[in-house]
Amino acid sequence: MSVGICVEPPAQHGPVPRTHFAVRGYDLAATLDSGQAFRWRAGPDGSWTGVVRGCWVRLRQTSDGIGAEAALPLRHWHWLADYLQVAVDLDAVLATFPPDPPLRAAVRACYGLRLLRQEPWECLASFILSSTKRIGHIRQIVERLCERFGEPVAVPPGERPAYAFPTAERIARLNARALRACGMGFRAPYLLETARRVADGRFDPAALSALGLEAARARLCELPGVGAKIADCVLLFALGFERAFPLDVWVQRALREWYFPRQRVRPAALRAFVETHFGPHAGYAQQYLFHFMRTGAGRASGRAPCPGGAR
DNA sequence: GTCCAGGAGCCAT
DNA sequence: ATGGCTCATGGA
Repeated sequence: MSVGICVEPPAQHGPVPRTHFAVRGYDLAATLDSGQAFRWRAGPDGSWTGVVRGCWVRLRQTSDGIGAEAALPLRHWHWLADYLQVAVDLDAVLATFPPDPPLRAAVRACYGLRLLRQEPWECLASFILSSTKRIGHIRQIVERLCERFGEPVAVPPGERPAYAFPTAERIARLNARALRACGMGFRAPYLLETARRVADGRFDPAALSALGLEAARARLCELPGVGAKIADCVLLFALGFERAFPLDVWVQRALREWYFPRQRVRPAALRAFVETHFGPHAGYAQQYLFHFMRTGAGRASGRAPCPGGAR
């Protein structure tokens, strides 16, 4: 199966199992807990534990960046720097946003939120499991899937066991009943068939990065259980298509309340709007609107007609 | 009990 | 093209 853009697994037996990335404007908690990835667990000390490319990782926000530790000494960390996108100049991205009040309010409230660069297969499989599920439930399903079918990975002494995300080959050998037992319901046959296509080479998610946005989206939509929204999540969160704009219920709610209050806007009109309004990093703007709506202005069905003031 | 969730597929207009 | 219905599951 394909492994993604940063191709090598982390080489082991290097000097030390920890490192530090110097980076400004990085809100680690917002980034790891904003519904793009589903495997990060918050510790009581504010650290975050997860598995990236089959490697146990603990991350910590520091005064001048992000600290990382692994279970084993590693020779290099660029796979993690790539995943976290620490080299991205966030301010340069934000400078391309249109200066409208709702987006400004979202950026002010969520500054430091980043897009991750995830592994294509894990991202694709996870978002097939995401449809009409809350983020907490998605985490739960993914965790069960990894515990049951993922390879155990090395963890530091005393840590709870951790597992790699199961490969497409592993899932392709299962049946829908075993998958359903993870709690994924009607999504089981979707994941199974997609895993089969990836495992036998009919579909290579990582290869889509060589295509244009429209062609890559069309290819993803050929997969069972993948429509425009899930396709855009994979394009944005794993393949680096920063114009991809997942239009889920939260973002649609944000757009209707903040950009088209008291109007009847059809989904096609929303689609047309986001494709022209938000610019070359529209997907980044989408993530700010999504996180802002979920955590701030729009929560508890709070009426937030126009965050950021008059329009 | 009722509602809803980072939707998609299918069928009737 | 567009709107409605159904799919399975769990938490509020």
